[in-house]
Formats: sequence, C-alpha cells, structure tokens
Amino acid sequence: VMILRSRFLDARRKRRNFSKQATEVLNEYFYSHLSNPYPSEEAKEELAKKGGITVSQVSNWFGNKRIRYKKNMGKFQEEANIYAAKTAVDATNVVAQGNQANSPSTP
Amino acid sequence: EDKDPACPSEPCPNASAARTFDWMKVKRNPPKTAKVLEYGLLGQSNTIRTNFTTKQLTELEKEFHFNKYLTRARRVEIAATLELNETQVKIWFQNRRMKQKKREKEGLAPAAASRSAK
DNA sequence: GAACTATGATTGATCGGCTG
DNA sequence: TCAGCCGATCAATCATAGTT
Repeated sequence: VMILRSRFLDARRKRRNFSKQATEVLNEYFYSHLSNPYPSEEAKEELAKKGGITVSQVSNWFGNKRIRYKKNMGKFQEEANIYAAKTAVDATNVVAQGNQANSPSTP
Repeated sequence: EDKDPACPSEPCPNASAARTFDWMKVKRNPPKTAKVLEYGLLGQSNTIRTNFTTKQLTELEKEFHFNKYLTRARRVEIAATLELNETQVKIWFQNRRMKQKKREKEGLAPAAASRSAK
C-alpha cells in the first residue's frame, strides 16, 4: 500500500512550453470570452491552426486555464487586463441572437 | 484609458474586469468511490481519486485489447478479480475507448508541422 | 545548483444528452 | 423507465521547464 507511485513508464511526458504566438492566441480567446471560455470544436481547430498546436493541446490549455483561473482569480487580474484591452467583443451574456452582419468595434 | 472604477470591497456584480461568471462557480460532486470500508473511520469521505495499481491497469489493458466493450458478465468477473467496483471497470473502459479514439485521431494528421526552422 | 513556481499532459470520475 | 455510451469537462496530480 505504500507508494507504488509507479507513474514511471511515462517517458512520453516530455513537455515543451508553447510558443509565444500560441499562448497569445489562446489567451486572447480566453479573455475575450471570459463569460464563457468554452470554444466549440470549430473554434478549437481555428485556435490550433493559429497557434501551431493540436486541437487536443488547445483543449488541455483551456481545461487547465479555466481551473487555474477560478482557483485563483486574483493572480490573473493583471493578465486579464492586458488581454481585455486587446479584444473586447464579449458582453455580459454570451451572444448569439441572430445578428451576424456587422461587428461593432472591430477593425 | 480608464476602465472601470474597480470595486474596492464587496461582490460588486458589475465590474468589467474581474467578474465572477457561472462557469467559475461550477463544483463537481465528490467521487462516490468513497468507501467507508470495514473500519468506521468515516468522517471525511475519501473523496480521493482511486489510484489503480499497475497490476489492475495491466489486466484492464489486456482485456481491452480483447474486447473494446464489456458484457455485464465479463465486467462482474473483472471487477471481482481486480477488486474494483463494476462502475470503476465500466468507467475505465469508457475512458479507455475515448483515449483510443483520441490517439487514432492525432496519430493520423501530423501533416505539415514546421514552425520556424531553428 | 537547490528551492519554488508556471505549465502541459494524464486520468479517475462527473455532467448532460442521446439511445436502445 | 433506465442503464450504458459518448463527448466534454473537472480536478487532482505528475513531471518538466522556467524563475528566483
């Protein structure tokens, strides 16, 4: 019953941090959709493409981000402000409603 | 550029910056796997994620190769042999199938993957 | 270079929806 | 009506990369 932490055998765990570009794209999406940071499959594919990572990695990133963000919101305030200024689309409630012709403030 | 006056104290429900949305409040129910076993040492339920032993994992993996899906009978058998709940065995197979699918999906599209040549 | 922190991945288990 | 499955997610933990 002791340890047994034989988690060995997982040499596959050779982690590598994402590129600045990938992190940038992911954070932009996360903070611009802070009211509901759950990208659809299509959105994930889009993010994966932009960031040069796999869809699974995008999923892992959001999973980790959401958990860690809510665990310690204060720690992300600064980061939130930085990205909040970049892209602001999201409004209180998610969106949707049938309009889709123009986006108010977006270059 | 001034954002918002930031709210000093209180659960200011209207701060554009740090608002608490519903998804941040989501709480999962603790695992039912909490067994109070023989001893009456309950108190805090063992809301801990079961750690499968290497032996159990090996057997499960072996069975998985034989059958991706289990029959009720087989599940009961395996559960007894490995000293696990039927539910744990069932869930393990479910997760295993998903893992398999994920693997196949990924291992089949490495396509172009060259960022910047370092 | 040890000690601590940030972060990507893994995985047992939960949640909601669908189905036979 | 209900148990099993799927797909997504949670939550805790592992192991490594990056900081201090």
